[in-house]
Amino acid sequence: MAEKVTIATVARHARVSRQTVSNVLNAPHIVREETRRRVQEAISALGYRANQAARQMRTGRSRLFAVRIEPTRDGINGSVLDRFLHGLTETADAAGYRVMLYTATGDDDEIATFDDLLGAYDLDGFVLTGTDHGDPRTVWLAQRGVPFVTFGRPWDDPESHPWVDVDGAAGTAQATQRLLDTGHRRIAFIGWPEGSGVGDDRRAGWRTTMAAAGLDGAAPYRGTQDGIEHGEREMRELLATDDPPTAVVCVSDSLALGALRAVRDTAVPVAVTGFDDTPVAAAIGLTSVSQPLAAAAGRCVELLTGLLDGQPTDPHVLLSPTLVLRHTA
Amino acid sequence: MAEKVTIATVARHARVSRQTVSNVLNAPHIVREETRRRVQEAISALGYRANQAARQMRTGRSRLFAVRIEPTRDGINGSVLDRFLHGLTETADAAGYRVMLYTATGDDDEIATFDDLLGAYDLDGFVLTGTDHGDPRTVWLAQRGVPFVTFGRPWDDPESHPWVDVDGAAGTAQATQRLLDTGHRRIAFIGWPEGSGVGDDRRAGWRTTMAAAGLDGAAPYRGTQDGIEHGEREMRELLATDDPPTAVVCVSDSLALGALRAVRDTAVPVAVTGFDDTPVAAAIGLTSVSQPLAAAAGRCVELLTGLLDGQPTDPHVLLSPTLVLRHTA
DNA sequence: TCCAGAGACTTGAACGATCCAATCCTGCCC
DNA sequence: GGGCAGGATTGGATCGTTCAAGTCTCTGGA
Repeated sequence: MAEKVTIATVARHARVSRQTVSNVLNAPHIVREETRRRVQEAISALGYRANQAARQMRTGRSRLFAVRIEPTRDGINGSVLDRFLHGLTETADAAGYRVMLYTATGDDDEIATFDDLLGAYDLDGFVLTGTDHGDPRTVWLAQRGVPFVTFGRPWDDPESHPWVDVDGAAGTAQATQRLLDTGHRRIAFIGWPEGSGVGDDRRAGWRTTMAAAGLDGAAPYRGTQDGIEHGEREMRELLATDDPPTAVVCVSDSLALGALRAVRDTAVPVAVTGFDDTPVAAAIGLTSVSQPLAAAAGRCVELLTGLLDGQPTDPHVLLSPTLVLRHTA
Repeated sequence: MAEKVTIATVARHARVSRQTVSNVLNAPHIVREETRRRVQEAISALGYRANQAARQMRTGRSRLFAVRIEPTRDGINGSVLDRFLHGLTETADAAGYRVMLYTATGDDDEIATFDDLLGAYDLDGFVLTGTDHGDPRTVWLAQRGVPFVTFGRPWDDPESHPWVDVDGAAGTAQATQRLLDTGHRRIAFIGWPEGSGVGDDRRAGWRTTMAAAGLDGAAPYRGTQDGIEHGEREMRELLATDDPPTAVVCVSDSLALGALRAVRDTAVPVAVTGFDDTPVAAAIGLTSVSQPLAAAAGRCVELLTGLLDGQPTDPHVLLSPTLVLRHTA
């Protein structure tokens, strides 16, 4: 077993002081060219790697981000987080940071965890997902001056903190436009109950597109909880009306899947679109709006590292989703 | 902003020395009852939290595990990792450990990352997923005495290192038995090509169950790559044979989903079972074998902490899956 | 010739915890 | 009351790094 290689080992090997080695690593410009080269050679010859714990103790920075991993509520949405996490880890790595996971059962519990992580690990920042109106977590973090980025806009006040989000309205607008282009006129929307930021945004995309086409009157809306059964029930009720829709835009793949079940044996085929492009959508051929998750994760890391290094970057990023056409629309 | 609370602050507040505070935390039994209480009170009054970096520098242990997060290959399997990760984070937390993520593009890259993580962060251990025959990663780690556990058996030599796994053969046996119980006699298996540990194991469960029922001759097997299209093609070919099966056990949900497509409009309904109980299976009502992922994650953490604390625990854990009945079988 | 000043590198101290060895109690026995 | 054993408590050293304040060398101008 090789003994430990510290900065002192490297210093001896390159015949300089510890501090010079440190400078080569952290402030290369103040070291003379030739010395720098000699130190670099010693570093790679010995396989030296700076000890994070020691560095952290002195600088107070850990080069560590934390992200919450959620308990895969409904199963369908889980994979969104999965893909986001992968992107996050990859980009953070490239920027010299690592990602740490934590769980929490509610907002208060999560805040307690923040405290824990900051106290024990000197965490550099947090990436929060799924924020909603009046989120106590962002308030807590902001009060303490802890750097964080949310994946998801703060719906109350877009200026309140840095965020990255995907333009949900643009996504449903694309889906609606596609349906209009393929000849549909009566296009329904199955969404969540009013009041959720994300849900209202996605509904708005459909509503404005329909209005722009002068089809305000042919746009029935249904609000319900997420879930396959709920989607199926709402769609059945829509079909039972006097003037049933020939197409439906859904706020999630779960609801879309339910809607698909309801229209399985209608006389005239009914077009259906979903949202999130989950594996389920891919598997059953459901046309769905796809979020650029890897890109979103990358921008989150960019914002966070920007905050930490004091570099001013535009703190509000809105990305455009794309419509993935399959055979349901 | 509150100033930093260190072990010295607590010591002053409780009128004892630093060492006594440290003993209260790390060896409570050697401190007098009353003193211990006084220190504990000071700790919670001040909101003290031991600085991990300082502790780590002295002890050489980071209380950190690393897990690789994979790029969601086929999309369907992604959620398995997702659920596993959540369980891992939760159990590790309870044991006083944290989970760190990393990515890698191949085995060599992953080994380089091990080196990095060990050098810079003094990682305490690794949890590896998806090992296969002759895995270079386990060899590398074992040679250096780095603690690790794999989720998945080492198929070459089950004794070579600690592992947790789910009994795939038992899973497919359950599925096969269910089909036999519901009256099927000619039951096919769509699996992966021979040679993969996991695939061979799952096939064995079906084969032995069929043999035990004296139905060796009514058990056609097909090996193919994973993927929906492949499942569909294999199933079509099976249906086109002289004596087509009335039921099929599949090695994965992807293949099962393909098989389902092929049997959508057969005269006699054909029963289908999958493996992994992915969200896709739940969504479309596919009967599937479900792995106890949270339990598996928990056992992984148990094994790893056991290794670190020098506590001898049985290093080989085989868990039983359960068959989730839905309406395809 | 001498000194100011800049540049390149070195030295001592500190971060916050734990380990180690020495010291201080306390109660007990003679 | 003195001696002693045993456990509780104390101070100092240490982990590997970076910060702050040095030292040394060289150049150029008076």
